[in-house]
Amino acid sequence: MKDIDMPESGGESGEKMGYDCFAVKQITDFDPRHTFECGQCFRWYREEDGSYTGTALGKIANIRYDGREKILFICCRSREEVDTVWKPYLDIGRDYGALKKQLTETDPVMRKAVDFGGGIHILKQDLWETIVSFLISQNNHIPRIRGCIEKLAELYGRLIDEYRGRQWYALPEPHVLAQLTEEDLAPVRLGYRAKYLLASAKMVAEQGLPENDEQLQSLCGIGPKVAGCVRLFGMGRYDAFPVDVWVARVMHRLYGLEEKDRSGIARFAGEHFGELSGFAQQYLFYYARENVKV
DNA sequence: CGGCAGGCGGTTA
DNA sequence: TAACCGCCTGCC
Repeated sequence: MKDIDMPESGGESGEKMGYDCFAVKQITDFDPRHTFECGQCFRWYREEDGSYTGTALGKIANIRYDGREKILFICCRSREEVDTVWKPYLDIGRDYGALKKQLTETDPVMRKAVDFGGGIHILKQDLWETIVSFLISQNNHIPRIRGCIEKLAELYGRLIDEYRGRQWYALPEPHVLAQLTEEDLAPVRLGYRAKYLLASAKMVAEQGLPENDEQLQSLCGIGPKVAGCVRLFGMGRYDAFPVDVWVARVMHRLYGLEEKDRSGIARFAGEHFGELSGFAQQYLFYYARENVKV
């Protein structure tokens, strides 16, 4: 039985299942804004009511959180989809309160970062989607990354469904991309990344998905930073600490580390944050991004 | 116009 | 292995 029942308007003929909103109760330490805008994903869009609509894992949802009532509202196909897709994707099962306590107890810098972005959850994303997304993200701006990903999905991805007046497409599978040419990708405006994407898609189509850092970095266009993001967001490797310009900047300003020495920063993180490095990275990144003058 | 952005690959020493 | 440089593109 649904806790909340809000059938979408325009219920069609009834041959297809509609979208309903489902309540997930007793949720704390979560904020969709923090989670969807901390830089880990590119396909979620803020609505006027503060909810987020987006797609992942071949599904579509609208997600809203009522902090006063501690209720998470997920609009999607079914209650089963909430349980099997969205709760795992949103990492609902993890005790973020305990994790934040551990990170902040003896670290005033983390205290400030967590006070700012304490509603971040690290999404359990699809491995191939994270590879494509972060390969495209290199040396690029967020709005353009989002545009490239949407265009790529729209042109070569499978139509998932129509939801709230919009057609949503999945990112193309490796074997689909592997058959394309740079010319095919020209409308996506990937620039020099198109070559990287095609080469990596071919490699994955032939050899299967990478399973560790070495295999990741053997793909064309994937170096230490992108591999770190893929391990963290797509492989559940929470000890990863990808160092980009923002993280390097904040680690310099707040921990006094040498900004140019990215491997040194990563090493410090491993010693300082240990198995929680990935969570620390997200709190710090979001804090740095949203407070440019930290 | 040059500078630059959520890096990487390739070339040098 | 560290230091450079060029790179598509779009925005400032």
